[in-house]
Amino acid sequence: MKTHTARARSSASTRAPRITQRDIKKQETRQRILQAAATIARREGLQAASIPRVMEAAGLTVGGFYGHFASKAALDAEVIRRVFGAIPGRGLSGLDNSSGLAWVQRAVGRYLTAMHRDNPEGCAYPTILSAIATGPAEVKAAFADALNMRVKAFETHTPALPGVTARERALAAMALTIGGLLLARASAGAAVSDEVLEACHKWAIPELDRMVRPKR
Amino acid sequence: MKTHTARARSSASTRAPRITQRDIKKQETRQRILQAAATIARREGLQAASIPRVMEAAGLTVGGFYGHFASKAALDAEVIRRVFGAIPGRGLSGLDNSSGLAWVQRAVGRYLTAMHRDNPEGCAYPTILSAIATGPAEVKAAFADALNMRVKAFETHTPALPGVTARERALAAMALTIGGLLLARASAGAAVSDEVLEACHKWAIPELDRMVRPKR
DNA sequence: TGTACATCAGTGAACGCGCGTTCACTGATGTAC
DNA sequence: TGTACATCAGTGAACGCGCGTTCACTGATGTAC
Repeated sequence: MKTHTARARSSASTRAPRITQRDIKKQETRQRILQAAATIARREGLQAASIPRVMEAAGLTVGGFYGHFASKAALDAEVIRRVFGAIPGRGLSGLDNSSGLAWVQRAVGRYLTAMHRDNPEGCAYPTILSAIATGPAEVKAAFADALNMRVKAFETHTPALPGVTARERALAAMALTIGGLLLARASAGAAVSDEVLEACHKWAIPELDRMVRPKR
Repeated sequence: MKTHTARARSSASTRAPRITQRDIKKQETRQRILQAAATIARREGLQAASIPRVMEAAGLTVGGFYGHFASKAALDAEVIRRVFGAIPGRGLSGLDNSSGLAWVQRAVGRYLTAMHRDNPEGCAYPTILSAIATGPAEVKAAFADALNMRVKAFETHTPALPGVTARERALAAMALTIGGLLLARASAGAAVSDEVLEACHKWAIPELDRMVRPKR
């Protein structure tokens, strides 16, 4: 798939096509486009990452886009894999040494803050999710893959509870934090916005009968 | 505000302007436009409710729009008030006679189903929330009002738990169900999609150590 | 009640804009001898 | 190594489309006498 542009030139017999300097440069350009698209999508949503804007941000002109991607939907699917997939994002990094409960507390605590609410670059889930949900199957499948990987990473740190497996808890915690942040962002400026963050934080950690959190 | 189009014509002294047959008809038309916009927004999102599409759905032509609304943003704000505000939606209706825990079980159970996931007309929160979160302050304020009313309605039916008030639980339950449905919709078609619904259902109701739900 | 004029809700064409996509091109890189 | 031709990554203008918004208009409704 990756090398289908460099067809069999067969200089000697039927060997694999050589990887040329041009191929390397093209891959780099492709990565630059993807990076630009991911940055814009993370900040402003998938549909804000239009082809003209993305190509300009990557230092290129529009026409070159279709040398790298078959369509806008193909770019979207790749962006989702890049934004949500692979290694857990900064929200989960640096927490890996904690034990179960403390890990969940820190992950949720970092996520559900007013600062995080007011800084859309923090986490892309709330921003992009609706676009995925109403998008084509190609994009949904890419998201399901990425979600699975993310849940597995979350799951290994999450303690189970009576009648609830670690995986179930991880899934619920993701839904709770994403839904909470989304509600808080959509109602930003009103008192209820802060209330949502606080309530979700509590509900995510039933092990604590009463929360004691630093203000702000 | 509502009558500023019918200016002081002062037929006799300085009495309030008469309400004419035209005024009534205009209000009806305005409601028709709002209704059409709400229906499209609920199904496909706020930005799918474009002025040409809305006006056509209302049986009118584009030009007439600005006789009723100052701008697209003004329409959006009103649509949000209509969709989210006022009386609790069908998701909460018909459940009012239940006692606390049973009510939550039924509300959550109805919400987090595969059928609901696959039918976007059911609840507009997941579809529209991102657009609100990235939209102008006018729209966010309208949403905060509507959210407050919805939470208050939810709250009166929701039982508290040790260390968690009914209001906190209501807020968390909304975040959990909305986030869960959104994740499920975005990953529809994959196994993880059904898992999310199941896990959120469990997590919303900690009173039950083990869930017993009918399949499908 | 009947007529003459004023209002204004809704029409329909037009605007400038950004979108996704196409395409003839150019010039640096790669290949053959 | 040096020259002549082939490839193809990226350019830049153009397309058709739907968007939000504007505006001159028309004809039914409302007002004045």
